[in-house]
Amino acid sequence: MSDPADPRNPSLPILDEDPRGRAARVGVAMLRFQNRLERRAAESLAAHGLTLAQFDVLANLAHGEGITQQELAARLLVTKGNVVGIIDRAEAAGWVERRPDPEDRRANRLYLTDAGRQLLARAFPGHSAMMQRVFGTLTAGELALMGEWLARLDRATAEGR
Amino acid sequence: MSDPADPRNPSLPILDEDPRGRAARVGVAMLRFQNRLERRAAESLAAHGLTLAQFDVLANLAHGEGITQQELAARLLVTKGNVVGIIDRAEAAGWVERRPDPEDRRANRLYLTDAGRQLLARAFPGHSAMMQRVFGTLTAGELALMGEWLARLDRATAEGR
DNA sequence: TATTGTTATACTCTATAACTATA
DNA sequence: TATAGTTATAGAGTATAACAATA
Repeated sequence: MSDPADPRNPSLPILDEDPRGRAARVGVAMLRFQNRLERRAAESLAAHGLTLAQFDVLANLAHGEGITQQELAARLLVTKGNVVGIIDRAEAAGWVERRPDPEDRRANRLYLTDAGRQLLARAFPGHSAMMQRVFGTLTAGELALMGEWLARLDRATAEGR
Repeated sequence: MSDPADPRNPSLPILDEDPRGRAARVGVAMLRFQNRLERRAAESLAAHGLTLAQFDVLANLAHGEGITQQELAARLLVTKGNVVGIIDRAEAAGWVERRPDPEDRRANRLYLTDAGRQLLARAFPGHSAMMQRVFGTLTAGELALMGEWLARLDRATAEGR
């Protein structure tokens, strides 16, 4: 498929086996896997009318109800402007509630509704089962190491911003 | 932040420490990291006017010029309908060319233009450097293992479709 | 009949920047 | 002055389904 003798396919060595590019190549594999994993997750959540972003909102609120929109923005890695739309949709669906902060009248505090909590409880098992099917292909020891490395990689992406 | 005694935060044990949920928890960490990585990659590519999807098109064509839109759809994991829009934009930008397949007049064969090849060559180093900053936090041995595991995980997401 | 690509439609998410009301 | 949230705008990507041309 990528015949180096093919004149239509001039050498792009940067994309091929570069001894210094080990790290980059694992990165490419990571992005490819992400694509698949994300689609699998989206599929499992769509059965409950949830997008991955909306699921993230519910999961974040389940762990820390009463956060502000800015705090949520920081967790979701999006701008405060984007959070308005995301919460607008979640609120319209009846999963989330904005409550004015009595101590700071600029701020909203975000809470799950009962419906939101119930939806999360319904959607989570399928999501978790899919994750277990995929990550269950790693042994317990491998999972432990993977967890450590992900924490390290996560720090590396957060740094130097 | 998530005080179990807080009545606003009724127990959602499915989201907490579940001894059987190791795999799922690593999966969640994976999605979080991938989210960050994707944003980092998008940032580095945006400096060249590229989205991650467009970069993916260029990289895929660099490895296999002359593929059809359906073949590209399969690689990008999107529908053929989506590929039309993606290639429309890439073609409008002058990076990619549709050439009718002389042997099957239904099909288009996709090729990089010189501009597309040059853009890829300009954008790749920054992308690769970012990847190396992030994945360089893993040792050579860890990278090798990570590569193996990602291949295994990738297969697990592709299976059972 | 099946396949390749296109069109049409609608929705979610994202980025940017100006705006308001409070602090 | 700075901060929390909103609004406005624009664009990319995605999903779905019906359609034309060709095989």
